Amino acid sequence: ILVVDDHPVLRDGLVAILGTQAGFEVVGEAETGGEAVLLAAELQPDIVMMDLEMPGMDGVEALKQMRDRDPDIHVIVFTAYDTDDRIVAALQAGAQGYLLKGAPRDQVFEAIRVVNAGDSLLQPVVASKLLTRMRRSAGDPSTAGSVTPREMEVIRLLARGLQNKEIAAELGIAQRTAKFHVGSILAKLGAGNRTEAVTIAVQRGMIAL
Amino acid sequence: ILVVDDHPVLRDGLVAILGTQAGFEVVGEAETGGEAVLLAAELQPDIVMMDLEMPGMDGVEALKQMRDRDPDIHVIVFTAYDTDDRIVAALQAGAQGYLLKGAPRDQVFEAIRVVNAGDSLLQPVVASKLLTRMRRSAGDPSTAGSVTPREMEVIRLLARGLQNKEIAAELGIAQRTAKFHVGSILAKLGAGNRTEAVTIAVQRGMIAL
DNA sequence: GTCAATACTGTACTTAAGGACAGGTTCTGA
DNA sequence: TCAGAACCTGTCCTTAAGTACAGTATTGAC
Repeated sequence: ILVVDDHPVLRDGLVAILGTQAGFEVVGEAETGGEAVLLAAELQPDIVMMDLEMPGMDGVEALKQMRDRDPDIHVIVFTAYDTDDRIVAALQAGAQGYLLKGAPRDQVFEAIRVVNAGDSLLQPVVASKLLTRMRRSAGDPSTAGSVTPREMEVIRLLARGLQNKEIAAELGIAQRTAKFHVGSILAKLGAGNRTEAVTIAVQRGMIAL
Repeated sequence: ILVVDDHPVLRDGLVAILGTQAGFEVVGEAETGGEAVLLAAELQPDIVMMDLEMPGMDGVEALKQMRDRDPDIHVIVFTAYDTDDRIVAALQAGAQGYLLKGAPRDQVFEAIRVVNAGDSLLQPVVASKLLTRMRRSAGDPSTAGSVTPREMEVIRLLARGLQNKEIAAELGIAQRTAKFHVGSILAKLGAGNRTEAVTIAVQRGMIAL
């Protein structure tokens, strides 16, 4: 097992509880996504337990790179956040398990055994969130979330409270164009106004505050 | 030492690393604020290591109650978040230490020793945030952040993207009054518009999304 | 009992926001 | 090469937002 988390204490916690279980062995620890990718290639662990929030390379990105090199690697995401979009992103990137940090020890052990056997395990909370999400996106295609890079830039400026004129100045475009981008964002996110758009973007993990 | 955190794995991590140090002994663990208050009264620990984010009673509230019963208790906040307002709230409630979960083991040990000796220890990152905050609030009194209960309600509605008319309907007041509250909020938070106000409120930990 | 803070309401005005309608370019993948 | 996507721009219009000025009611602290 390879343990990846930027919190030393949490890494110790995992190492400590995993050590108590027969058949489990922690072969390495990493505290950034980049380090995790390198160590995974080097150590060839059966299981990677990884946080999503890390400085430097994002957990999802690290996950993708690991699976590019070794499509058979088993990764369990172990994070504090349970927003729909993080879950979807992690699972699409190829995670076999998704555990919240509040999970009791037994669920952690169980997840590792299940995933090692080639199956997937999601915590009940996570699974239900996922279902809700799927139902929602099935009914409403606009929830797809395919915002363009330019729109992402605008969303960030929106979050800073800039008005169209200021956004235009910031991006070097006409005020009308800024307005156009904002309009597209509102439509794609299903928001009624810019304030709601920012709220939704944050909830979906598109931007951080 | 009493360890308080709603994440079992993190508790194990703390217990594991604290056990390696001579002179440290974990006498109890709690996973909610309420439990922590009871255990603190019962066990009379020298040090309480506590997370702020917990289901049920909030960490800051638990901290206050502990110090109401025993003003000499030493509490170190051990959390993942480092927003200015959380730090200020925790320290005002009487925390002697503020560590981020990303802190290396040695800093954890150091913090416990320092706090047990009656001094205070803030991580450098935390200390600098605090100074920034103090400088800012010294220069600009409007940054005080004393929003009234009614204003908090309005902020929450603002975050949901409601417009003044809708806020008025929701609260059963005139549209003009809703507008008035929004104006007060903008002034107090130093925001230029409602969108920025929501961003600031989230950053200061006043509301969660 | 007075003062201060909170909450509420109104009129009036200026500017921003958002939608409707109509069009342009540039680049990439089929 | 052609279609589609992303990006850009314009005019016109309606409604919302934000600000200024002005005032009332209620409550709790001193």
